[in-house]
Amino acid sequence: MSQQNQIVLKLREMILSGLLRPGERVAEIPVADHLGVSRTPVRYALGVLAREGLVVPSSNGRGFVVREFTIKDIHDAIEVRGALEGMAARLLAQRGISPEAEAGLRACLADGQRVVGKGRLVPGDGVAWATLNERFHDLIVGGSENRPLIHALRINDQVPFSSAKAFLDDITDPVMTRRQYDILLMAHMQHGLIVKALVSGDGARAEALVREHSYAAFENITLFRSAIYPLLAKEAAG
Amino acid sequence: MSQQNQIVLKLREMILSGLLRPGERVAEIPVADHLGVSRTPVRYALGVLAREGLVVPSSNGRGFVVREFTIKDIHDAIEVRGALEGMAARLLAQRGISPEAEAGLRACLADGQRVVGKGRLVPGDGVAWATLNERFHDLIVGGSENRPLIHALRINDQVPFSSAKAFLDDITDPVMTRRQYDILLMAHMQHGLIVKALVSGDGARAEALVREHSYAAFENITLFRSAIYPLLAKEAAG
DNA sequence: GCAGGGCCCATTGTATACAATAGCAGGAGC
DNA sequence: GCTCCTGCTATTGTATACAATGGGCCCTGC
Repeated sequence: MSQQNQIVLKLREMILSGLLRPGERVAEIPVADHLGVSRTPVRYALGVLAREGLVVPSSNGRGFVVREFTIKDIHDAIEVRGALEGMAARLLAQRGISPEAEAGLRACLADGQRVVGKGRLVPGDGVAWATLNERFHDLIVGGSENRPLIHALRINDQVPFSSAKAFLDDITDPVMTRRQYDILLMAHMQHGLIVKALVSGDGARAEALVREHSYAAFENITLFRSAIYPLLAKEAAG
Repeated sequence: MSQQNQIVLKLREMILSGLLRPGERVAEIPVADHLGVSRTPVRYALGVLAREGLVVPSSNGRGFVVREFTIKDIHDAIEVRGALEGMAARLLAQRGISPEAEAGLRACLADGQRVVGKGRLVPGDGVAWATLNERFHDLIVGGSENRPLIHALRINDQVPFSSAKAFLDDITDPVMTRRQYDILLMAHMQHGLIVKALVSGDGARAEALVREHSYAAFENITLFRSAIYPLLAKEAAG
């Protein structure tokens, strides 16, 4: 991989991990020195991140600052995702789902059954779920065969914690594990209903189900608020 | 304005005007020579356009080619816009529209009445409509106060001819002028209904109306197909 | 004559020098 | 003492030199 793409990844991770605080200035020279490269790839990376919305132009027009996400941004982005994924599901159902896509979705259901079938969560289940969940959503979105829609969702997923593959690590507290299990079980059952609607060609129901399903992400955010809050803008983190 | 932004504008116009053909390779050095600048601002501009989706990485991984839009892309992007603007209208209606926003929308209605009230189109009406139409849509989208939604729409509008401010020049053929008048009258009446739904707080109706309203763009495309088709990918232009 | 390998060239990736610009601080004048 | 102007400095904008890379073409050997 080219160096400049590595810089993009590093910078993005520095922001998403909270190493660079929201509102903090990001100048080219300090970053370049810190990473041991010249300004050129750093400039490139900042351009990429600016387009993604992770950094925004500084008020004085000199350079960038780390974007201050609010909890409202996350909610809003999830709502946008619900609308777009719902639309994708409707398109897919209307056109008729292909046998391959149906098989892929059913494989996700089987994987999901393995996670929730035990009646409780064990270490590794969080990652397993995140993986199958991303596949599930990608199949629906890709199945829409609507490039602008796919593109819009990819952009929207740049808002931290709003995407279907958002942070969903394992947690240890027993009470929270139980709560997370409940959320995943609900999501799993929704997955099943969504597949049913898609296969039967019921576009309206598929759209409604997917839109509702996106709100499961809200629950995850509540669960992981302690990990998320340091990354938010001050006025929203209180 | 900085030079690199001017380069972005120039390159974007070269693509959207068809000067650079779909599928055509865009290398840094020829472009830099042609515009009389160094490769640096050209590299910047290409990065911007790539993230906008107007150019895509070349298959061999060297440089970019002009993106080949299809008529389906335009339709798809308009459908995405309908979904997102519809959502914006619903949010705005649910929260309750501010007096200022309502006044702005009514001003657009008044401008629209001036265009269609004559019972026919005269030179300049096309531009006048495009201006008020953009204002109308921006008021609704901005009124949603949903940043990710606004962002998604801005990205989506990069697809040529899909945005609310899309190409709508004056045409001379009498029959086509008549047809365009009909389309604008319908759109104008839809605008009126949308404002009514927004003011009365009927989110569901506002969403449905805006979504339906977006399809007016399809009609415009049909009207201007001769201007649009040279910009499309070969397989879709037949 | 065809296939394989190596060299050359076209093009992008990276570093760095220099230019331009805007903010800030310090001094001078009122 | 306050204000305005000027010069400095920090930072980004631009140009260019050089490195790296991958593909195409030619040459050679079979």
